[in-house]
Order: sequence, then structure tokens, then C-alpha cells
Amino acid sequence: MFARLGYDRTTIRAVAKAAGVDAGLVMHYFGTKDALFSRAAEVPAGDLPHGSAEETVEALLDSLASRLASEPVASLAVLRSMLTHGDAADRYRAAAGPQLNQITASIPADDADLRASLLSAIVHGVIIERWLLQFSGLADASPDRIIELLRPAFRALATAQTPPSTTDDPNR
Amino acid sequence: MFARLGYDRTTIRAVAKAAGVDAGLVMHYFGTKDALFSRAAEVPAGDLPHGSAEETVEALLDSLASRLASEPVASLAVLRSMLTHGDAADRYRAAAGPQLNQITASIPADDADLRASLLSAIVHGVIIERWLLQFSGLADASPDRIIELLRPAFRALATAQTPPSTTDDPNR
DNA sequence: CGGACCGGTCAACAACCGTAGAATGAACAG
DNA sequence: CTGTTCATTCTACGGTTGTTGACCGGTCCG
Repeated sequence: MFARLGYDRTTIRAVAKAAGVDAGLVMHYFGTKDALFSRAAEVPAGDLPHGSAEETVEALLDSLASRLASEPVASLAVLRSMLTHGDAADRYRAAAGPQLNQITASIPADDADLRASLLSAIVHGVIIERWLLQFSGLADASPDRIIELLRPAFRALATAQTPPSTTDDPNR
Repeated sequence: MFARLGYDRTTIRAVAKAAGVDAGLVMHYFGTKDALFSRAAEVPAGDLPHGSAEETVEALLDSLASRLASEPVASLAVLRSMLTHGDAADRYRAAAGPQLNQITASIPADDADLRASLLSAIVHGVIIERWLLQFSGLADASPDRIIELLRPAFRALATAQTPPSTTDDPNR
């Protein structure tokens, strides 16, 4: 329900009813709505392995692919709520932070952190439009095709290039 | 307030207080909370000109640049609320739809709609992480630098390539 | 048999919400 | 002076929310 409705619109009473149970019982077991959310939004913290920029790109694409193939409910709960619920935003930062650092570390450029942030923004933008907004173009596209299209874009971001006016440099 | 808190957490009473006015007066002038939101979230509907894929990419980057340079409050109100408020989501689709079609039309590929959706997802993902989540890497980066980094990625998406195993085909 | 636990329900509280409508008061037209 | 309009406030209604605590019935241990 958190993934479908977000934090605010998910009421304890509705959760309880969906479980065929009284609202008080939910409180009894979880103590607080926030605690309930914490439990429901526990995201497995998949970390990508250290390696070269290209390896990192592949790992990032892999993790994206798995989250495109089947609905990543816990992640969606966080994503759906992070714009309106402070705790969810913190949870998001906590999950994305380490990953960001690893990406940053693998990129050989002085603005590696910016590049990493952009990669992260792309990943989450795509997940949001596919699962949360269900945009027609993305909702029913094959994960493989999406990954294929994204790969060159990711490479362009993870590979240091783009000093003010380089026309083309098709290496490798 | 809609941009900062989202639809649900923005209360009419709070809006009224911020305006130094009674809540009833807000109702008197706007009729409904939804109507108030509609007025606050009117986004100027900037459409990009027709043209080649590369021209479209530049136009898209331009529009992104302007929304990175200064806080696009109305857009942010929509973006902040679209995951939890149905009307806001509709508003988002209504604003993004035509733009998507134009992008699609300019891309010479059979999966042009997917590519266009990805471009849109990237744009909004970046805006969300910069303004709404205020991610460190993006919140205080120069718009120009972001655009520079994104350009090759956008080109890669808007330019038809990537049939299963083509190494490079620098046409143009 | 008696008591301690445990899963569970019920009713209620205090706060807050969007909204409606009556009331107030000033400005202004005739 | 009178009446009308309009901006504005006040009060209140009905509903929902998170949360609490009293209550109930079983099950198991001694």
C-alpha cells in the first residue's frame, strides 16, 4: 500500500482491514506508523562491486534491469513517499548514498560526483516513470531494450570526455 | 507550499496563515483545494520546436537548463505532488504528453517513443534530485556543467544506433 | 483449579482536515 | 440617510487520522 498510495494516504486502518485485522493490532505489533513504514520499506541494499568505470556501468545496468523486470515493491514504497515524507527521503538518501560513492570512485574525472549523481537520477527517473507514473512508453517496454538504449548514455556519462569542444572520439 | 510540501501536506489553513488571511477567504476565492492547486500549478507549457533529432536535443537541453538555473516553482508543485495526488499526475501527463510526441517525431528510429520516454525520464529525474531531494552532487552543480555532461547521453538516445551488435556508425 | 501470558477487538480521545454559512464592517451609489 | 456590494472573519459540522487503553477469550504452566 505504501508503494501504491504513498506514506500519507496509506492509513493504518486500511492496512489493518487489508490484513483482516483491527487497527489496534497493527499498532500493537509495530508501535508507530513510521515504524511500520520502516519495516515495509526495507530495501535489500544491493551494492555494486568495485571496478572500472565500464564494469560499474554494467553493474548499474544490471541492478536497473532487475528492478525493471519485476516490481521492486520496497523500493517503490520509498520512491513513492520520498517527496512528501521526510523519513522516506532520508531512507532514500541512506540507500543511494553508498552506491553513489562507489560509482563516484570508479569514474576517472574530477567531476565524478556530478556524473554519479546524474547516473543515479537517470536510474530513479526511469523507475519512477515506469512503475509509479506508468508512462505508456516505459510501462510496457522490454527491460532488455531499455538497458540497451541506456548503455551508451551511461557510458557517455561514466567515461571522462566532454572538454568544451570535442566533436567525436569513438574509442573502443 | 505545494512545491515544498506536496498536495496532501499543504493545508488550506496553512496557506491562509502564510497569506495573513483566514482560511474561509481562500475558499471564497478558489472554491476548492483542488482548484487552488490547479492555479498554483499552472505550468507555462513550453513546447519545443519541430526539427531534426539534434535540434530537438538542443531544445530539450535548453528547457532543462532554464529549469536548472532557477527554481521552477509551478513545475515543482506538480512534480512533488504527482506521486501521491492523482490530479497532479494527470497534470504532469498533460504537460509531458505533447512534448513527448514532438520528441518522438524527431527521432529516426522505430522505438522512437521509448527513446523519447527515456529522455523525459532523465529530465525529470534530474530536476527531482536537484530541487526536490536536493542531492548534494546535483543541488549545487552548475547548470551549464550538467547540460554539458548530459548532451552526449541525450545524443546517444536521440540518434538511432544500437541494433544488437553494431560497433560504431558515425553518420551525420 | 488458578494465574499468567498472548492474540485480538472495541471504543474513545484529541487533533486536524476541507468546507459551509452566518455575521461583521467598511466603501460606495443613489 | 439608505441600501448594496464585497472583502473578510468566525464558528461550526462531519469526517478521518494516529494512537491509547480497557477489555475479552483462549492456551499453557504450575
